[in-house]
Amino acid sequence: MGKITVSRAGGMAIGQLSRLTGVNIETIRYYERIGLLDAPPRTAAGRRTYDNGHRRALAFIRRGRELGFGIADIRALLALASPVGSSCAQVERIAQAHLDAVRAKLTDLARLEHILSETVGRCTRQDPVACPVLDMLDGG
Amino acid sequence: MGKITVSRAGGMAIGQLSRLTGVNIETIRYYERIGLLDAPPRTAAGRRTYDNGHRRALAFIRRGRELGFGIADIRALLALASPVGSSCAQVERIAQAHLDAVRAKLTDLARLEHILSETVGRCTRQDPVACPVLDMLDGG
DNA sequence: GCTAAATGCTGTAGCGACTACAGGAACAAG
DNA sequence: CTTGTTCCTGTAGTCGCTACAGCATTTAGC
Repeated sequence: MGKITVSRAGGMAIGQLSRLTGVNIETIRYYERIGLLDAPPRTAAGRRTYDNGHRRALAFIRRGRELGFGIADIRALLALASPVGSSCAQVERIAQAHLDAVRAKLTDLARLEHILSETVGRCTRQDPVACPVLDMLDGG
Repeated sequence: MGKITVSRAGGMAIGQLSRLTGVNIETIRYYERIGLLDAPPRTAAGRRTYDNGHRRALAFIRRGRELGFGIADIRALLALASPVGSSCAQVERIAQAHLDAVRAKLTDLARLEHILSETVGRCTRQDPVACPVLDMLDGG
């Protein structure tokens, strides 16, 4: 499968690109502003006209975001994706680091879930005075 | 008769409160600014002097944050905690809603972890051309 | 008493990753 | 030709802090 290249076909407005990729219009402009997505050419009236290369790049960005990669990571991944046969090892390093971060968050959230569910589970609705949730917050 | 520095029933400076609660000084001032923590009295020179009530409230806030509650939730929980025997049902509602949110995030993260680990696991380091990570991002 | 270091103060700006306007210009459909 | 939609720029807001800058005050050592 080819890497991301600019093809001449396309020529769509920002709203259409938004609909095709599922990325908010404001977000597309935001990506352009921070230099993540290439600035497209403009019509005489100043409107952005995107081609399929942009669409592919934006879809790439979107998948990356859905997988929880940060903007900096995606920027690096996009750079690594453009020359054919580029360093897969570097890509793996980024993905592995992200996976580690996801696992750390997962552990953290699981711990949270455990504490919260245990505490909420002790809410009896019978004793109107003692509140296990407040008890935990107020002094362990 | 030594000068009273600390150790009256409270009467601590912000740095000491910070050390006691583990909450950053800037964060304590931030909590005051947004009206989460009561503004303490000041010395003649304008320095904040906290008592044990503040310390308790701040510890409460900190535990809430550690459990992932948002500022708005903690504000509500603090209000519900102040009159004795107040509505535990409302507390439970807030905690349950938060627990639901935590569980949703947990599910999401687990899905992410699954996809990422599977993809990174396919990185062979043998084929220099195909990169499973890039493949997934670019149209997979 | 004097000085240096620590601590405190206010106010503002930055982070990440958007989102939400305001106030206008241009385009498409009827 | 009008109306409604799309698009433009620029700015400010979100959340929960964190990090200065540039001072004032307090404390510890000598």
